[in-house]
Amino acid sequence: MSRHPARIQKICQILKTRYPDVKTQLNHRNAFQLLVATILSAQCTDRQVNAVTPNLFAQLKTPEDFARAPIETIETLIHSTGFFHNKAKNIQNCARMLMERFDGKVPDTIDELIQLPGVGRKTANVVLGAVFGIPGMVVDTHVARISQRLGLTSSKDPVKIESDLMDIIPKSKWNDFSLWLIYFGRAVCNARKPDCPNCFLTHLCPYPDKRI
DNA sequence: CTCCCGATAT
DNA sequence: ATATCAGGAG
Repeated sequence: MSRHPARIQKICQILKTRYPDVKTQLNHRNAFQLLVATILSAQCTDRQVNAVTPNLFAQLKTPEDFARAPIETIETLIHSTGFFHNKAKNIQNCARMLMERFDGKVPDTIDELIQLPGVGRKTANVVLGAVFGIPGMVVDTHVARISQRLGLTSSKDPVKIESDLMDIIPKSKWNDFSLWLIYFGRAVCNARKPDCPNCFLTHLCPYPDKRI
């Protein structure tokens, strides 16, 4: 179980008070759109993703549309999110696999989701939580960094961090916890210049005024 | 481990 | 100029 149950409980309580109504910031209308938007979000801000998805989903609506489209069309539509060659290819092959193996629908298990091109555990857990309400710990750059700073894990491996966090956070809070750290990471505990002097978790953090 | 890559903040 | 952004694949 938890090595610091009281401290972790306080951290969760404070985060919940600060961020009572968290949800994904990736704009979408359905499961497929969220899957595509999350693939696009790799090493890219949500803001940049939300800037391209309205036009992207106006041009290409269904997995069939993405499967048939010339790759250059997809590349152009997503260009500003970066890694556009890889992302376009992954999204198209993802759409094709959805049609061939999953009846054109987004699957609801992590084992199936991570089979899709461009979909790793982070993307899969985003979709599981937001679309299907299935508990999952989303370990992105924010969750990894802040978990290390708070001393909730000593690992740099996202898979190990995910496991460490699932061991110390109640399953019912996995989805919210990920989002709390992401909101917190953007607003306070950012990568380059964490605002420790004004941080509401400093008294519970073993590494105030330090960088990891 | 390296590569993929544009947009933004510092 | 450099670091970073809701990572994933080879």
